[in-house]
Amino acid sequence: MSNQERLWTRSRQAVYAEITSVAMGLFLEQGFEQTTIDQIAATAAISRRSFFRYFGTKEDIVLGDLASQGLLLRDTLEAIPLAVAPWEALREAFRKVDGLTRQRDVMLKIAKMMYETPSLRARSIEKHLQWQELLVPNIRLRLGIDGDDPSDPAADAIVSSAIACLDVAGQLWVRTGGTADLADLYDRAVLAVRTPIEKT
Amino acid sequence: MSNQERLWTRSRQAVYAEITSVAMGLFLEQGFEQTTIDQIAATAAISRRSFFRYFGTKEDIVLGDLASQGLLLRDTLEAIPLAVAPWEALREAFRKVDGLTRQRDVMLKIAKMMYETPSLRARSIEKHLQWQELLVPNIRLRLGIDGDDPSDPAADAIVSSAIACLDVAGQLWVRTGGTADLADLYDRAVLAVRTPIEKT
DNA sequence: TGCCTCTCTGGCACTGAGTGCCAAGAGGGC
DNA sequence: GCCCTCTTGGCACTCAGTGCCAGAGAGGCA
Repeated sequence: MSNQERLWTRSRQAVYAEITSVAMGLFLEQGFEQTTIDQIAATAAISRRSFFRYFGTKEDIVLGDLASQGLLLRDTLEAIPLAVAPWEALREAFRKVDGLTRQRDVMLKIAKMMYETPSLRARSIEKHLQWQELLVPNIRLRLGIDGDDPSDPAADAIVSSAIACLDVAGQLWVRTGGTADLADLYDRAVLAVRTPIEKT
Repeated sequence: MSNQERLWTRSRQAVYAEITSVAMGLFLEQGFEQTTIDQIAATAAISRRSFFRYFGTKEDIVLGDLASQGLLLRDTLEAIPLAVAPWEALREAFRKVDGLTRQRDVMLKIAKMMYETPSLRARSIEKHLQWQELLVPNIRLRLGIDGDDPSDPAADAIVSSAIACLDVAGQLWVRTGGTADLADLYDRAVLAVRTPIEKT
């Protein structure tokens, strides 16, 4: 049974990869909104109906990585000793996951597309909210908050702000055409948020 | 001409209000996604086509306020002396705008719907991003950042984090069934984000 | 080899959102 | 009365997304 399953998932993943590859090509070539699902299906040589068996939405093609990145982020964060303070731990986790990214020029194009396409932007933020749910439990531990007190905003606030900083950094990174360093932008964003002295 | 315009806009605003009222009733009664535009149009006694002349999207009915609230927020913020530090100024602006809200029980239902409906959630975050654009210039002034240096993430980071805190507070406010105090939740969220001592 | 079953696939038809186009109507100015 | 303008409704269309069903292919079993 496990052997079968491996075969199934393997071919299934192959189709995933094929669709993603084909669709990304079309997106970068002619724009996200200008590309229809029929077009993707035709180019990938599958039926329109089958497309929807692999991706629920056109946006999911672009943002599929974000979901898995979230899981990776959580695992990375949970591997960091609890003695490390929340912001430090988050910073470290972000850096490690970001370090895995290859081909920054392609990434830049995709990021640019994401920031410029409203529906993609919205969905990407939704994914970031899912990150929040994944990361909050660990931050609660670091803060020493008792299990299920839902009225304490601390952990949510920290994670949410950290992701907001990441988003701001990403935005600026795109705006500068990939010139600036993403990690550096993130650090400066966090610094600005957390510095007590605000005005001379 | 100005008299005409007033009449036009007045009747136009009347239709806006009518559609909004009717639609909100349907949303709260049978759910957002379960309500179709045809239904809204029929109930409001206008044609489907005319509906789209007033609202670009079904979501815009619910989130129409957020756009105007953003403008109000900007004006409120700009009325606060520049000597006031960013976080303090934002806090004050949020409180003033929030104070105008009537009927917290209705607000709670709407907020609940917004957090539970994915498409609404996504759009509401988009609106919050627009707030960001509105508020950042003023925060830049408070930080003393020179006009058009786009590579400084400070102002964006602060505004983005503040809105994130507001969002977290709102989320918890809904989760507690409106029991907790929104302003208090916000303060605690900001405190958690900005406190240097993170772990005992 | 033939049969059974399970899954993947494609095709069809449908709903619902959103848009472009055009003709008809309401209201004000002359 | 007529003209101009803005609004309205209706029609037809594209595109996203879903439900349903029939057929193809692969593996298990006698």
